[in-house]
Parts: sequence; structure tokens; C-alpha cells
Amino acid sequence: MSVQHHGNRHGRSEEARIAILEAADDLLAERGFDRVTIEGIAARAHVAKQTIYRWWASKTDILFDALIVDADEHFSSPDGGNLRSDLTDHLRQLVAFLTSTDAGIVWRALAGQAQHDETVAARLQTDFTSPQRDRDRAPFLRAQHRGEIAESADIDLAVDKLVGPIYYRVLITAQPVLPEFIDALVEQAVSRDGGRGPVRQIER
Amino acid sequence: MSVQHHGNRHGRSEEARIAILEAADDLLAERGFDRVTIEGIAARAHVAKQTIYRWWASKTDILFDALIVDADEHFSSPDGGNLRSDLTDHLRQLVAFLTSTDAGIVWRALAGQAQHDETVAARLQTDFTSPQRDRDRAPFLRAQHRGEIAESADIDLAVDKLVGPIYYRVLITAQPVLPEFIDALVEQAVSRDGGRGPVRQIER
Amino acid sequence: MSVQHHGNRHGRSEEARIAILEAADDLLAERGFDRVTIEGIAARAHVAKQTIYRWWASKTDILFDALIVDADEHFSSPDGGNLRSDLTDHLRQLVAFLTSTDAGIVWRALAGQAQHDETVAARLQTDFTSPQRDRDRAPFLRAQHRGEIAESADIDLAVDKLVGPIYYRVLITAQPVLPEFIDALVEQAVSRDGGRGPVRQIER
Amino acid sequence: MSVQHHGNRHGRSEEARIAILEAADDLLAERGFDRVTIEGIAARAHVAKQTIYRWWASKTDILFDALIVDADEHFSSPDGGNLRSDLTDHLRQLVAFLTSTDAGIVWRALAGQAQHDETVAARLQTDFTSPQRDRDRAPFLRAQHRGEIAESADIDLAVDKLVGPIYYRVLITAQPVLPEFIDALVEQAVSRDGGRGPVRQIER
DNA sequence: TTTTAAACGAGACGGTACGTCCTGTCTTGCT
DNA sequence: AGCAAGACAGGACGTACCGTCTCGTTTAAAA
Repeated sequence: MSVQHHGNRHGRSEEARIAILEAADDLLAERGFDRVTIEGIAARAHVAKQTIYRWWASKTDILFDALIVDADEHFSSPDGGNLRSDLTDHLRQLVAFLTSTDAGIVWRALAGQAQHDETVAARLQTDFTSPQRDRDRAPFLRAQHRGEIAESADIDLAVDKLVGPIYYRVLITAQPVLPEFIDALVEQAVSRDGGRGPVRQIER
Repeated sequence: MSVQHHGNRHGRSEEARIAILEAADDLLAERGFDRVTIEGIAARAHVAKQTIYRWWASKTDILFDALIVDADEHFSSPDGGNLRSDLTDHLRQLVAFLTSTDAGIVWRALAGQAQHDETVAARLQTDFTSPQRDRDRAPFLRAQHRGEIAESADIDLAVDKLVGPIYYRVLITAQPVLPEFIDALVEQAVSRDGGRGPVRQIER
Repeated sequence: MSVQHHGNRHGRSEEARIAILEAADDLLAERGFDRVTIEGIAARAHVAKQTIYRWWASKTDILFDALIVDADEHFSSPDGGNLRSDLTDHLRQLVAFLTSTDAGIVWRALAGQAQHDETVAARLQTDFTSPQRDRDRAPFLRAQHRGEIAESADIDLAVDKLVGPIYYRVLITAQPVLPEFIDALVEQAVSRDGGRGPVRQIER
Repeated sequence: MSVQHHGNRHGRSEEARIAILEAADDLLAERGFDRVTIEGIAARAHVAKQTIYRWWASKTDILFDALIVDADEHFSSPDGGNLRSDLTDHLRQLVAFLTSTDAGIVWRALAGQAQHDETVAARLQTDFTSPQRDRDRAPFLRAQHRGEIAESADIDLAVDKLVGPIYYRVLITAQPVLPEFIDALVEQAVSRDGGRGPVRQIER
């Protein structure tokens, strides 16, 4: 295990790489996306700007590196044996990730920037949204495999109904996503007459 | 009837105001949010930078002005006599607004920027999200008044379930929001056993 | 004695004129020429910018108005009966004017600006330098009239030798112009072997 | 031998430095001091504004750099063996410098600005006036050394009398400084009965 | 007596330049 | 070869004044 150096001919400095990612993270949390600058990162990481430009194309590129590592690690897929339990578990993990982790802060910044920049949108799709969607579908797939739900079930629609309201609260209305809210979403997804509860037609 | 002013004590130049809003709109559509600059707006509107700074605090402030006018005008509330019809109408208007209007482009830029800037988030809440939420609730309120749904119905939850998936598709997954998708959302909201359809439990 | 008004068809407001001249003077003394601005003068004089532009072409134009009045009033021509006495009197007045009066501050600013701006140079020549030169020549002319000096005397050269060193000290070396210095200049001008004193050839 | 640098850790770009000084010089000659702007210099020198601000504090600071080089080089001190000859030589050089060189244009602008700005005045004193005064005194010091004039001679006074009228003509009266004028000044400085000539008392 | 026109305070306008910050590129000497 | 350092050309920021303009008010001479 060789120690990393400041300038050598053995490849990039791991020391610098980590310092840059941490500086970017810290600056994002402290000052917000618009005031994260390459110069600011370089200064805080005690690194030359050129070292950043050598390995990353932009500040969003740095943030993606900070995001990906954490996102994968965050989610576990404990199989609780039934759909309700698995969905509840999963959605709680999702909400925790989006609202209570450093990676969630990064994700939110990138999701914001994706609205401005098609390149960011594309990479966010590839690096986060798409794998995340696979994670979102997993409980349903397991339920199908188990025979708990029909093979014909429209899982994509079910996922949209389930996670859509969560992202909506996080990005748009800034309302907290409480356990009861998650439960209501799950209830609808699993119930025979799903989601009927709150707003159902009065029987005549 | 009215004479053109070019700056005097009786108020600002309407001519300049409109030129600035149009320039901002055009630049946003052509170049994207990050390349909308005050200097660019001033140049395109044939206006002095100071005239912009005199009346607006930032480029997002300008975009809010461009947004508000259009948002109000966009939505009508035709009372179709039943909840399903009203919701369908309303959601189609919402989707059209978000995805197919100039104002929708502006809204998306501001929603993105709101993830970076708490000030923008606050104003977006006040100027768009909150009144829009009132518009989203209106069909349910009319249905309650009609006796179509129970007084105890949790309208806020119903709205989240209804519009959440739409915003999610527009902002996150970039999937088109087709009529069938809207219909599926509405179906769940109005049905006695709402949303059961695609993913329902297999009866045992 | 009619009171002056704010806006009428009988000509300009004397009140405004004086307030502007005083504001210009004050700002020059307090902040220096470069920070005298039309806006600053207008604000301090509680006057509209247009009122300034109506009557003056530039800030130097205002300062000329402030200068001229005082310059004329400053100099007296008491005839002391002999050249030495008259020159001494006159030079002391000149030095006092240049270094110790409000008008002297204005003059110095305009003399400085004249180095940058040919228009200012021309007006300064007409309004100050040329009449001042007449005042400088007066003692010699009286001495000629009296028969004290020859009709053939080169008065222009004598004036240059006399006042040149004074302006030089005021504008260039920033040395004080003391009475002894004036006396030395006068001594040379009036003596049969003028100015020989300090640096004379050693007799062989 | 030397490679061109365009900015690196080993110091500034000599190329940029020279381009900036030349641009400032040219703009001063073409447009006058007030229309020399940092932006104009940057544009003409094909240089970024920041490069100017990195090395100079103001436009006068740039002009000082343009002045100093030339001033030193301009003056030679040929020892003609006698005071009259040396003074004549020296004054002709001075007049040529002030009125007929690029550096003279710069000097005049700075001398003008020194009347407005104490900082400029101080630096002009240090960088030009004071060393120039040493050059002005040199002929007298050599004459003393030679025994041509007394040890007790007041050289400072003699210099004021000699150069004062020249600066006066250049800055104030805008009269040309002709050889005859120089001769008359020198004549007075060296003659036993110096300066008596033009305006002397009529013998009684 | 009423009308009218000049000068006024106020302040918005299109502009120019300011001095600062950050971008992305480059060059160098060190390790 | 990668690095820290940092100068470079460039572009946008937000501010200060420029000189012009229009407005509505004040006022005394002209009608």
C-alpha cells in the first residue's frame, strides 16, 4: 500500500481526489450550489485548479462523483416477506436519503441543475434516477415472484404513484414526508381497493 | 391614448418593462438559465443595465414577473358536474402548462433554481405553488359541495397523490405525461376502490 | 428686493445658482476634483440635475464661475511709490491667493484640469491667466511711468522671472512660498545687478 | 534566449506589460487623460482588465511606469567646463523633455492630475520632481567644485529662479520656451550682476 | 382675469466605465 | 506524469455618473 504523493509519475493523487470531493461537498452545504466555484474548491482543498480540470469537466461533474458512492451504499433490500413491509422499508430509506443525508443535499442540487442543463439531466438519469428506479421496482418484482401480485401488474405506474408524491413534497411543496404519509401511499399500492380511503365516492 | 414615457417621475417605462420581460423569456428559451445574464437581457432589450437593477433584484426576479401573468391566465375552472371530468380537465391543463407553454419553461427554470436558493424557493411557493395548489384542490372542493365526496375526505393527500406523479415525470424522469397516465391517476382518485387497478393484490 | 422663486418665466433662480456654486466649492474642498460630480452637486444643493445642465456645460464651467468673482476682488493695486514696494505687495497678494483662499483651491483644480483638457486651458487663459498677467505687469508699468525703470525694459521677461518660481513652488515642488523667497525674487527684479546675490561669479 | 511566457508562477508576462504601457501612452496622446480608461487600455493591448489591476493600482500608476524609464534616459550631463555652457545645455534638455517627448506628454498629464490627487502628487515628487531637481542642481555643484562659484551660493534659490519660469510657461501661459528665453535665464544666473538686463533701475 | 411659457425639483432613461470574481487555459519547477 | 502555484484572456457582476428626457408645479407677464 503505497502512500500517495504530490506530483509523481504513478497516476493521480488519491489524496487530492478526496480533498476535492470533500471540499465540494462542504462548500455546497455551507454556501449553496451557486457559490460553489472551482476556485473555491481548489482553495479549500489546497489543490491547484488545474488538478481539478484534469480530472473533472465541471463542478457538477465533481458533485456526481460525490453522489454516486453514497447512493449505492444507502439502500438495502431486506426482504420482509410481503409487499407492504418491503415498500414501507424502501420508501423510508428513500425519504431518509433525499432529506437527511449529505448525498441528498448533493442530489437536490443536481436535480435542480438538471432543470437548467440537459447534460446534467442526462447524467443524473444514468447515474441516479435510472438505478434508483430499479431499486424502487424491486419490491414489486419480489412480490410478483412470490405470487403476491399479478404478473400483469403495471409496476411502472405503481412506482410513479408511490414515489411521485414523495419527490413532489421534497422538491416542490417543501412539506415534510412523515411516516403517516408513507403509510398512506403504501396502503393504496397494496390494498385491493387501493387509495380509496381518503377520497372515495359516497355510496348512493 | 397613452403617451410613451421614457422615464420620468410618474413611473417607469412600460416599454422598457415589456422589452426586458420578453428578452428574458427569449434568452431562457434559446440559451438556458445559466446563460441568461443581466447584460444579455439589457443588450437584447436595448435597455441600460441600471434600468433592470432599478426594478428587479436578480434575473430570477425578472423571470417571476414573466411567470405570474401567464400562470393565472392559463387555468380555467369549468365545472363539468362530476369529479372525474373536472380532475381530468384540470390535470390536462396542468400538464399542458408545465410542458408546453413559455411559462412552463420559466417555471421549470425557477423550480430548478429553487433547489439552490432558498429565496427563490420561498417566492416560488408564494407566487406559484401555493395558488396552484388552491387550483388543484378546487375540483375536490366542488365535489364536496355537491355531496359527491365525503366532508371528511383528506383533500391534501388526494392532491399529492394526483399531481405528485405528474411533477415527478416532468422534473425527474423526463417521461411524457400522456392522457392515459392522467386517466389512471384520476381513476384512482375517484374510484370507490381507487388505484387498485394495476397493482392489486391477488385474491386468495 | 424681490425674493427668488422656484420656477418662473423671469429667468433663472438666483437661489439655485448660489446653492450650486457653493455646493461645488464645498465638494471640491472636501473630496477633491475627481469626486466632484454633477449628481453630487445637485444632491447637496437640493437642485435638479437639469437645472445645472441648463446653465453650465460641465463641472469645470461651474468652477470657473466660482473662481472669477473672487479673483478680481482679491487684488488691490496700492501704489507704494517705488517698484520694490509694489512688487512685494503684489507678490504677497498673489501667493496668498494661490495658497490660502477658497478661490486658490478652485484655481489649482482648474490649472490641473487644463493640462488634460484644451477647452479648460483656453478658458483658464482668458478668465484668469491673462487678466492676472496684466495685474502682474502693472507695477512695472507704473514704475516706467514714474521713470523708475527704462522704457525699453522687457517687462514680460521680468514677470516670467518673478512669478514663474512662485507657480513652480505651488504646482510642482509643494514648497511653501515664504516672505524671504518673495524678497529674493523682488530684489533681483529691482536691483541694478539683479539676482546676482546667491550665485554670483567669483571675481578673479 | 528567453522564451515568451503568458503567465506562470515565475512572474508576469513581459509581453503584456509592454503592450499595456504602450497602449496607455498611445491613448493618452490620442484622446487625452480623461479618456484614457482601463477598459480602453485593456482593449487596445489585447489584455484582460484583471491583468492590469494585478500589477497597477490605477491608470496614473501605469503612466508613472511609462514616465520613469524615459525620464532617466533623456538627460545627459556633459561637462562643458563652465557654468553658462552647462546650464544652457541642461535647460535645453529640460525644455525638450517637457515639450517635445512622449514622456513629456505623460509628465504633463501627471502634473495636472497631481493637482487633484495627493497620492499622485506624492509619487510625482518621488519619481520625477526630486530626481529632476538633483539633475537641475548638478551644474551648480560642478561649478562650485571647480571654484567657479562660491561655496556659500544658494543653489536651491538659483534653481527655482532658473526652472520656475520654464515650468510656468509650459503649464500656465502656454508660451513657447525659445532659446533666447533660456539664454536670458542663464545669463542672469551666471552674471556678476545677473538678470539686471531687461528691467534694471535707471541710474540717477 | 385668464392664459401661457419658462424654470424648477424629481427622477427614469440609454449608456460607459468602474473594480471584482470566476472561468477555463497555459507554463513552470518540483517530486 | 502529476502536482501546486499562479498569470493569462475573457465575460459577467452590481455600482456610480454621465447627459437627456419627461412630468407636474410654480409663477408673473401677456392676452
